[in-house]
Amino acid sequence: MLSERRLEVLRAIVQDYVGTEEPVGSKALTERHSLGVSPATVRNDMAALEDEGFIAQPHTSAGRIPTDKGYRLFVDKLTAVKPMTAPERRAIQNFLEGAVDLDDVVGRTVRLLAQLTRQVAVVQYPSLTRSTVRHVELLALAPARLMLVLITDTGRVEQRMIDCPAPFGESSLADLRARLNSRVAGRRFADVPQLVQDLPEAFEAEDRGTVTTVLSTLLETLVEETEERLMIGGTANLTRFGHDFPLTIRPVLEALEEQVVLLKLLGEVGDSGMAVRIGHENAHEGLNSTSVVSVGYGSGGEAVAKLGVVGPTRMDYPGTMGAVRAVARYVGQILAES
Amino acid sequence: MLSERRLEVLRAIVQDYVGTEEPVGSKALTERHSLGVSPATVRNDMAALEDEGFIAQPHTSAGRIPTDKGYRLFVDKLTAVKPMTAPERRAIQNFLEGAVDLDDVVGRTVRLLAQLTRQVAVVQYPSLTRSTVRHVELLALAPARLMLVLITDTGRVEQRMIDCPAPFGESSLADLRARLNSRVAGRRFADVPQLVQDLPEAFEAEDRGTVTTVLSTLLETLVEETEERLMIGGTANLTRFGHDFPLTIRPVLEALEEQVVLLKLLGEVGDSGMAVRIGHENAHEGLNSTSVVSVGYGSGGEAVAKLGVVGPTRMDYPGTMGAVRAVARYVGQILAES
DNA sequence: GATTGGCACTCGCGCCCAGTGAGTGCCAAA
DNA sequence: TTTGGCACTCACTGGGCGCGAGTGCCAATC
Repeated sequence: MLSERRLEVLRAIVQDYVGTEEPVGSKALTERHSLGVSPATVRNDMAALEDEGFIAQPHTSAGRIPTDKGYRLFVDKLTAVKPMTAPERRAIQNFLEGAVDLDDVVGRTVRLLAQLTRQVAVVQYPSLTRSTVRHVELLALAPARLMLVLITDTGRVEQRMIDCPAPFGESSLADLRARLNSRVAGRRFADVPQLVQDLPEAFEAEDRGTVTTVLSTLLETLVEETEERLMIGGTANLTRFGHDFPLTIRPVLEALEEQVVLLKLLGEVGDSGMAVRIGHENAHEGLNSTSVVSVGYGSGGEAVAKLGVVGPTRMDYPGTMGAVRAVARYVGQILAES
Repeated sequence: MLSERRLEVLRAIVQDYVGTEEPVGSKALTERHSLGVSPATVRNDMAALEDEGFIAQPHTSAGRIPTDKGYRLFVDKLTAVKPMTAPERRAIQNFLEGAVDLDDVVGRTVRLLAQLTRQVAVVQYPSLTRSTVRHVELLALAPARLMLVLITDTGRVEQRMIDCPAPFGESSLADLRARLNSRVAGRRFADVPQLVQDLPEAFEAEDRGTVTTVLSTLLETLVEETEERLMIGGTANLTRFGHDFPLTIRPVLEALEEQVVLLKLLGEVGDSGMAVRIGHENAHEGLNSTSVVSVGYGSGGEAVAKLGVVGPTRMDYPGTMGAVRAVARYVGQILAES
């Protein structure tokens, strides 16, 4: 097991490296941190830490830099989430409060997060799976053409065109609209299929085809749109990644363009609490030299979506985690209010 | 005035430089293009072209590269838009046809454009200013809380919450909904204000407050949402920009994050036809070493929005212009069909 | 007068090389 | 276990040098 002081040395290495972006040597360490021991001792400790795989040398006779494993230990054991200061919290709140609609909330969140962490921010739109239906609207655009509009409790709106197998009267439409809403309004998406199952039976034979079509479109929308939407921002911060970044930045940008990859990234967050994936812990290899800090947020007590940031493994973990957590909390509040 | 051959030399320089990304010298030019003259002659021509400001040397005793002015001449006089091949056109059509809704159309367009041009693609959502209203829907979420849903002919949907000054009965709501739609459905946004002006007068005094609120929210939505939305993609292509791009890529990424800048960029396109802005012709200085090729697209004969690509000034103009034009054409078709 | 071959010149680039210094590992002493 | 000492490693820097692509100019040619 590693002694107390060796952990302290690891912490110091991580902190220094994050600050300077340069490999840190034994002498510099003792000068910048009052460890109370000599460089030689630190050297011994470093050798031990290297044996255990927590730090590495880019080349012989250079300082040490933390490995993914080192960062992992740092995050798990050696540090705490750094809370935002009161002014920062107020600023977050003020910035988010001006939002006029869902797009705006998500947009502001992304910009805010990117700015606070100086990294790439990713925010998932509130997911439909966890949402409830607020209202279903049916509009006749033409005698045999309807538009279905689905409104969720998180303010999201989805619409679909429907071509009916037969003309559908205004009264039947009103009837269907009313029945549909009385059954599904306020219910969770997952419950909808059951609730509408027997609806066609309540209609005349001639309308039944249309009702069935409408229902299947509705169910389709619920499923299809579970495939979530995302917004990302702060990509310009990627240029702060490092000196060698032609090679680094490219795969990251590519990964960021693939929504699927990003969703999986955020998806791996546990339902509550924060997730930090460091370097190779990320499945996608374009992101092997980045870390992802993500957390769920929600309008009520429950998480309906995720948000997070993507940055270099060499990032300020406590600060980033603090910012991510704070933003998630306030977005949740805003959503609950609207 | 420049002789025929000198223009030919300029064209050859542009083509070679775009291909190789390296300054092109007189010898290489005569070898790769059959100009029928010796390197010495080409050197004279180059000197003349340089005097006129069409080409420049990065440093003495290096080859020449085109200046912005050189590219401008090339685009205006020395080349034609390169049409897509039949298979390419089919591919574009197939790719766009699978789209299920507006978001999907725009998303696919952006990906397609980025892939075809290997540059950054920007697509503006169909603008509301030019659109017509397809339907306005009002939903009662609570006795004194309404939701306004606006559906446009391009399939775009906007929603707004409305807190009413007084409870609003279901029958009044139906009445308002009907009157509103009979007046504005099918009309252009710009005409809406006039058309609804006298509507409150048709209602009982107690409802008039609510009607006025609804109307002003509607008008607000029309105006506010004229502030357009955009989707961008293909940012990973920025890494192909050049060798020195730490400096180049950063301001570009920053510019791309500012929707305002992008909108202005596309906005400068003439109503019809294609616009090419080269290097310093772009107002935003972050984009001084990039060129923007943009064009309007529309569901009918009329352009309702713009799309385009952002790439290095050293880009394949004929090919890029061909791709942009083709994509715009097919997106227009898709929108018209839906 | 335009075109061409010849020629001297420029200058960025890659390479080698030695000097420097931060950092290391090992060892013997405290 | 800690510490000071010491030899060693090796990335990095900057100067010097040769190479070669490319230029500009000039005199000869068509």
